[in-house]
Amino acid sequence: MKSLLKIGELAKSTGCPVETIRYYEHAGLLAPPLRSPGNFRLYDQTHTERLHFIRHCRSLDMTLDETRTLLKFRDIPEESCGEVNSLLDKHIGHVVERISELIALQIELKLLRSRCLHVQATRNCGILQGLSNTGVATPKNLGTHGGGCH
Amino acid sequence: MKSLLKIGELAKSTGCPVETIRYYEHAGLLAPPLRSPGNFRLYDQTHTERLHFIRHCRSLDMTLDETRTLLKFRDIPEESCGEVNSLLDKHIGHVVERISELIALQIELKLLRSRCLHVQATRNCGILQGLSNTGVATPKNLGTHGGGCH
DNA sequence: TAAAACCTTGCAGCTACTAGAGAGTCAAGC
DNA sequence: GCTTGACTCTCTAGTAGCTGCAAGGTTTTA
Repeated sequence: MKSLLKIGELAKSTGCPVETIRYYEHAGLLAPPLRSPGNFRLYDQTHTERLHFIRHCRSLDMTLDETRTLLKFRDIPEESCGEVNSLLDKHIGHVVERISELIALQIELKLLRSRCLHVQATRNCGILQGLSNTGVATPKNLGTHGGGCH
Repeated sequence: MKSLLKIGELAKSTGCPVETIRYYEHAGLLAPPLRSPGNFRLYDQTHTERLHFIRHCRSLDMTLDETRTLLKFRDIPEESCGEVNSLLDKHIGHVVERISELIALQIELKLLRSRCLHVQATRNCGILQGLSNTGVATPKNLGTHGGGCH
């Protein structure tokens, strides 16, 4: 009594857009499923679980590459999980680092904001003047892995 | 006694890579400069200042679109700067929001990490088990503007 | 039987660059 | 005058992780 899902049904059941599911297949995270006689993708329970796993990783802001690595370990139940642990540690490190970057950024932005407390002519706007100052760090690529707040 | 800079000189003086300068021109942030008889770009002081302004905005994690808007206001000194102020407010809002998202993420990740404190077979690894749990939020697109920690 | 809803592939676009190919320009040294 | 090397030019493709579209095929429902 295996129930096979079409892509739209899988999408609905996981909350993952149809296009994204196809993208994961293309990107090698999800194995190509069976096809119906009409060439529709048919997913079984293992696909559903795997997709949940992927989406969970993504919700934790892991890259597809990190996710791929974790999937690889999930597929070899007898192997040691040391690499999994260290992958997570590294990822946590990225997040911590990013938080402190953003906090520094926030302070700088609020300082800049305080330079213009009233609406006035742009020529006198302390914000625009502040942004014209040259003594400023170059945009850091935000650590080994960039990624802004936008 | 105006001194014109070639692109490499401008790059060195601003710390902005040559390719990025050309990209900014292409993207409409920097006006096309004069050209030498040999077709080399020749930048004057106004370009240098504008590029500093752009890089300052970028170092504050603003998008090119936000930067473009600010440049527009910089170009009209008699206009009111209210929109500049509110752009900055919005940007600060993004940063603040992103910080709280990342802090929540950090907590979740550390909790997940605590589920596997020793190296063992992946089949028993609490991290991989935790990631298999289905009851989890879908990856938020991280606010109106995404952007991870990578 | 026809329309609506779903599915297929393939490709363009998004951000903000970065890297490379292949060719042209320029100044210094011999 | 010639060569070498540093610099510059344009154009194109690639990065991450999707998203959206076109043009068609399939399935379900009224």
